[in-house]
Amino acid sequence: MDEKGRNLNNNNMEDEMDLKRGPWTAEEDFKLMNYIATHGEGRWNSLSRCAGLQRTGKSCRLRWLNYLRPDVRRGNITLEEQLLILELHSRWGNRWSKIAQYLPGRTDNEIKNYWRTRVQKHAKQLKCDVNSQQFKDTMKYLWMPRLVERIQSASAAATVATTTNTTTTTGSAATSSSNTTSNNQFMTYDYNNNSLGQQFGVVNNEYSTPENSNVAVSPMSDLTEYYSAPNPYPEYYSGQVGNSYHPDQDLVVPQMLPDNYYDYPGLLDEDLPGMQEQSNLNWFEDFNGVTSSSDSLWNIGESNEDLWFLQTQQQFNNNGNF
DNA sequence: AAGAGTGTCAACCGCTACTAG
DNA sequence: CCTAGTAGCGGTTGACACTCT
Repeated sequence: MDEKGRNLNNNNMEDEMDLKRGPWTAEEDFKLMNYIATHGEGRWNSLSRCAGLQRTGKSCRLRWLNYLRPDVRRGNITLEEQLLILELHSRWGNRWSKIAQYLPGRTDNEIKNYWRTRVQKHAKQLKCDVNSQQFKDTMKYLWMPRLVERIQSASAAATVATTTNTTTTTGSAATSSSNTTSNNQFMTYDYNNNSLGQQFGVVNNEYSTPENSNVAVSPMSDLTEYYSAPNPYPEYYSGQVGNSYHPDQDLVVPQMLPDNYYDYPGLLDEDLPGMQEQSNLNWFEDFNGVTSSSDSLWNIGESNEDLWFLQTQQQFNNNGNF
């Protein structure tokens, strides 16, 4: 562990020498959580000192926001989230924190990482500048419809699986959701009417991304996962651990999950029951052979199609038509 | 089995904006 | 206004995990 002191603007040389860097230990996490549970967040520099942490205020803030907050959603980025990220990024560019506002529980850091490791990587494979119009068009006319299609497939397959499983009553994950009647019209993007070069995004349902986007996006695909997301310290949040745990304080309740959590203005207009039904779908599982991996969008096998699209797009740009 | 290569993501850095005194 | 403290953002790094040979 690197315990080298940092040169801060601020004052006390002794403190500076004690400042710690690198990965957080469980002990530090508990100190931070305990302190915030008692005193709330904010004023991070003094918080750090008062909590007895040899960390910068910045470091504490980051640790809390990106990792320890009870409402942080962990795990793979769902297909819907991918779609939303593509859509919002096409509109706002690298405004990660702004994009993150529309993906409840996701941090700007996580979205940024996703973009860099998946999207930029794929652009690189296609030898395409991620900021080019070409790349944006590929996203818009190829990848986003592809994502919508996969979301639909997964949803449809889930419905089939659900129907099947209700009659077989096994203990599978899909079966656990079998008492619901999943609506495979959950996302009803008018895919059949879409064609290359045509403005896509005509939607039949109420979903829209912020600012009246024309791309349909569902909310969290898996609320079950959301609520049971592998929190680093689940026992802590359920009040089982920690000498200084205060049952009267609200660590147990995710502070960012009010009743109208999903009534995000203009974004998540779906009714909660419908979403709760939908929540039982797990996009990462195979439903009757339909794989819905979060990575599937970027399958190498589809790079040829992408390349073809890019080349066609290039021709179009050069000639003014196809 | 082991080393190299690659991917992922937590954490850090530098910068800007905001605010209170 | 000016300054110091604080919060937040986006870019970057590095450690670790995983995969491939």
